[in-house]
Amino acid sequence: MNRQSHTTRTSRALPIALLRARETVMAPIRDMLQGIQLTEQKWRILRVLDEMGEVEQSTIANEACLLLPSLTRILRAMENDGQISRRQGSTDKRRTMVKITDEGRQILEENLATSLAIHNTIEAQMGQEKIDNLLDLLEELQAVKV
Amino acid sequence: MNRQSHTTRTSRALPIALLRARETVMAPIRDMLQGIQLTEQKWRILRVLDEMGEVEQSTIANEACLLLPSLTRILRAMENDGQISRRQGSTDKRRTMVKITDEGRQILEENLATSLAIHNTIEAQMGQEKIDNLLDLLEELQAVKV
DNA sequence: ACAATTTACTAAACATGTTAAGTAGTAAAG
DNA sequence: CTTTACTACTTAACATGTTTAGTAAATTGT
Repeated sequence: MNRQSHTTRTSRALPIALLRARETVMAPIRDMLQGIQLTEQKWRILRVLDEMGEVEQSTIANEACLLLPSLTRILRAMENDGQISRRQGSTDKRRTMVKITDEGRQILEENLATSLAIHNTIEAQMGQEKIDNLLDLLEELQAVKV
Repeated sequence: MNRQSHTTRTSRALPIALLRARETVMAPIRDMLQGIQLTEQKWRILRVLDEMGEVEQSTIANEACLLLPSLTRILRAMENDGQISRRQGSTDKRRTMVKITDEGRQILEENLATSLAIHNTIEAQMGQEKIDNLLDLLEELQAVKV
């Protein structure tokens, strides 16, 4: 009987397995981002805004997996840097509506090639079928109610 | 043509998909940890130490996906709390060898049931086959060279 | 209409993440 | 043997993560 008889191997524990896999994928992306003075979080926010158009902050928080207090600070910085714009909601004045600016969109476009190249490197090693399969399973896991 | 013509949908982008899936799994685990005054990081460290025995800090950093500066601080706190013990390496004095204490192991044992229950809830909804398949794919992705 | 509750966000405090720089011990090269 | 490089970690500074508390606007209950 080995020493970890009472727990699952960490490589078969979902939280750690997801984290390790993500670190592998993020390593080269972090390299890319460092070159353009953008954090991982800001990159996610730009991606979400580009995809969803003008949305309220809570939506960004949900989609980009950030808590509102973090988002408050990060969006303040991004607004100062001209990557996003904010305005008060018209019908509901509690809401802050956020959208990506042309400058923000340009950052995405300028780094699309690098981003794709990283994805292709991974796909070349694992195969497109497995990647698709993995993404399907991840979407399904995300929808589980806990 | 929709507005995100130049990027992949975020739900099909590996980094965000991995993050969202992880948030789903972690939510109930964070609830559990809050009840026992343990952070997600400390829990990972205990799991890794329980699995690997006495190891140097760099190994913990790799396995638990933490950077060394974070680990330095966290292990200092965990040593104060009696959950781990540290000693200088005998042959190589640069190394710090770390192992879990009985107190640390007890924390794992006391929360094993909750941890298993969470896993079972997820398994009940997705099915064991899919979970196994997902874990296989995650291990494979983690091994990709980028 | 009014009080109570809820929602969307902000503020503050402390832990952790992240990068750069520093220290001490070890290994490699000449 | 000595200089040089490298390795394992620590420290410091600042960004972000996380929790708790607070504010203002909207909603609900009566």
